[in-house]
Amino acid sequence: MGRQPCCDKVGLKKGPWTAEEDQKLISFILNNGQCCWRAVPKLAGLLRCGKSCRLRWTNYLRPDLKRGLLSEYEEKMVIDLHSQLGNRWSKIASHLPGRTDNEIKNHWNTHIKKKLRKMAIDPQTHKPISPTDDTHLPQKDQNRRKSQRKQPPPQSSPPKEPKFEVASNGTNMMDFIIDGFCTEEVPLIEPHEILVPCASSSSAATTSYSSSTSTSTSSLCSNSESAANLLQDLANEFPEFEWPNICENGIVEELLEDDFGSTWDFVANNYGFL
DNA sequence: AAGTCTTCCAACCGCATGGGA
DNA sequence: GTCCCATGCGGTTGGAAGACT
Repeated sequence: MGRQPCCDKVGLKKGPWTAEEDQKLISFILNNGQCCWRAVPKLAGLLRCGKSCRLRWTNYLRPDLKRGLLSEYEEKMVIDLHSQLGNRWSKIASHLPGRTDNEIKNHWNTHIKKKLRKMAIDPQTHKPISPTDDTHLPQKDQNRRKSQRKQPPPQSSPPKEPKFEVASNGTNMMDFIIDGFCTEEVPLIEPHEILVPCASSSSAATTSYSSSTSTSTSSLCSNSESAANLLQDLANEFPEFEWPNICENGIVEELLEDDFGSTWDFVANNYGFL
């Protein structure tokens, strides 16, 4: 007797969420709180499985999420925590408020791994890679099946020189990593630079506003003051919801200096709440 | 300009875990 | 102790978008 599927998949929608679906989910959770994910899609009028709803909420819609690339400090934290915890992304994420395990995992796989390899550090062991070992070479998405690879990568590509001298005494590599950490490849953004798309500039069809942080700023807008007002209104409207930081002490001004402002801009602009 | 390749990340899948019956 | 269910977690994939030829 096999395990039952988490939900009846017949007739359920998959793939990217639309703005309309997001709005339904947000409205439902703000009104009812998070409980019994299996029941959420039915009650919220969504043709999704509960798991998908939970993921969408925790990874993207949650109001306390930060947006934008990880800061230099956050990257260092991730590396440090990874050296202690390994691929336990949720544990790592729990040390970085506003970041999700999925986000950290993706960032690790796409950015940090590459940086460490470039520095001749094994991303799994956090130890220096032997000069004869070429597994640290940049691998063009080696795990991808994407097929279109018409030719296999050349076997004899010359090994790249390590960017830094690597200590071989086996002592704590974190000092080295942090000291020699290269950040020039990934533009870092300050909290005040984290912006969200205007409703007018985001496609209403299928949501790709998630990629806003990597797009040109000309299509973005920032309106922290309205976000603060919105947050206050939302807190008044939905007092039963656990609002992050701000509303508990009533210091709305903090929001203006805070990354949450962008989240509320996003909610306000895309969903037209209130 | 068009086709191909590469990168990135949201979302999915399946197993693990925990709690209640 | 066992089974079932809901949720959590980590690995993998699809496909859009940008880079390259």
